[in-house]
Amino acid sequence: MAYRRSPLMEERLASNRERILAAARRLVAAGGYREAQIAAVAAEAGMSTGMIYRYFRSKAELFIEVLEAAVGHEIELLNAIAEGNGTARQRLYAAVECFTRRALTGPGLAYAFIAEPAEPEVDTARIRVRQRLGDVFKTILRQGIEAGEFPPQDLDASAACIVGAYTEALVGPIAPRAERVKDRDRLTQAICEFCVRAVSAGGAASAASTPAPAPARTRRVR
Amino acid sequence: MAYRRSPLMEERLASNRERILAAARRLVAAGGYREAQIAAVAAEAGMSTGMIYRYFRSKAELFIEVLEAAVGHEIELLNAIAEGNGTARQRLYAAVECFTRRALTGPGLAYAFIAEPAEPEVDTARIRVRQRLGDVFKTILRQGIEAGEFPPQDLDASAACIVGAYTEALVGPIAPRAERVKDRDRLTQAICEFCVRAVSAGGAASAASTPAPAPARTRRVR
DNA sequence: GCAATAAGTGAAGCTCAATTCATTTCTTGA
DNA sequence: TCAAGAAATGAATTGAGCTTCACTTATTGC
Repeated sequence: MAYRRSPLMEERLASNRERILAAARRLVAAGGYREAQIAAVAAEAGMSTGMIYRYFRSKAELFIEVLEAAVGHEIELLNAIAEGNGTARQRLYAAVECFTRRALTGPGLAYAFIAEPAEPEVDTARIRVRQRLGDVFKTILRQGIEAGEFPPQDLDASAACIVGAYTEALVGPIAPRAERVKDRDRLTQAICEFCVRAVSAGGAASAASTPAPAPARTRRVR
Repeated sequence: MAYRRSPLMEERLASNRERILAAARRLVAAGGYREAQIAAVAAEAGMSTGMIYRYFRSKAELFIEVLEAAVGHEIELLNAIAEGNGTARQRLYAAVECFTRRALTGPGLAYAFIAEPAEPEVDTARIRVRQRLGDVFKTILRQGIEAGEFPPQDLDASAACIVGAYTEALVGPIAPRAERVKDRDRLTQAICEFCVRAVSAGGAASAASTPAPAPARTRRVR
């Protein structure tokens, strides 16, 4: 026999893998999934297209890994907040703020990913990942309800609504306009307050606690 | 000369156009944008692929029209509610309920569209359309704030958050599970209550009205 | 330096769908 | 019934990327 991977080589291989992941992440951050073709990733990483396939079985597999790493990191941060101290309300505010602020600031962030179309496999991964984001909020909500800070509510629904709310506000029609720091702060604050109010007891106990008000229906909706 | 469109012919042409739109809508409702290739639309409409291009310049143009028609219809319904009577709170509840219920029930609905990936042009159209959905809620919110029912808040952000919240709750990980009518009702109610609470004054005036609590941060978030 | 084996290359191949267009079929008015 | 023109057809073309693979270059142990 005349070849066995030296530790040095081993290292180089690992670093290649990292370079590919980093290049892919950079491209997605810069131009979205659509811009991140294999050829482009290869160019960005300074290697050939064939090389990519030595490290990843397919494009989908590569991007699922990028997605999970990026969101995994966010989730760690959120979990640290969820498990920190303060009231549930404060932790919820802080968690939404953390995600929002990072999404508006950082370039390498998950949010482009969380909202952007891709092929079926990546899409599936995105749903999973959003669910994991929701789980963090479920934890906070559960504690808040137990502590009597929040009224009883459907945890799954509320968590999904929170994730949906800030995602839409971030990637939707508003965000692009919010370029100045001042605007970003205002937007962040608005989103956080929305989310905190959304899970807290309403002021006047009217429609919010009425099961089926169905009041304003001027004509029958077919 | 030996050919001029008879009224009958004119009618047939128009009906062809409708058939194409209807077929496209059905396919999207059934299997999402991805399943709705031109060949499939043609088959569903009972005509050849070439025919489609006699009526629509491109696939994108066809689907933008489908999207705008579908959402346009929803917006009409929402507007009727927004302009109806009842408190702002009641109308908001009713509007969210209307959209949610229809999305969970109807097969021909916009929501598959509101969340699904497509080519860039359709994507752009989707953002516009979401904005128009948000506008309906902005109207209700503005009136509610003027009437003192809701606390002052960023209209754009709140509207976007509402749209995001129910969309996520509908297309996200929850919806597929909510198949029984009972579940659907419960989900609808949870979403509506979330949205109403979200724009209403919070019970205890703590974090929700504190500008920057930043309390639960256990360690510096890099 | 050399044989053995692995890493790396990138042009060619393949797949999938949108789009086109030469051909066929239908409509119209005389 | 016929000629002129429009509508309809669907097989062939095109284009965009992902993926492969025959080949080149590098590394390792002797």
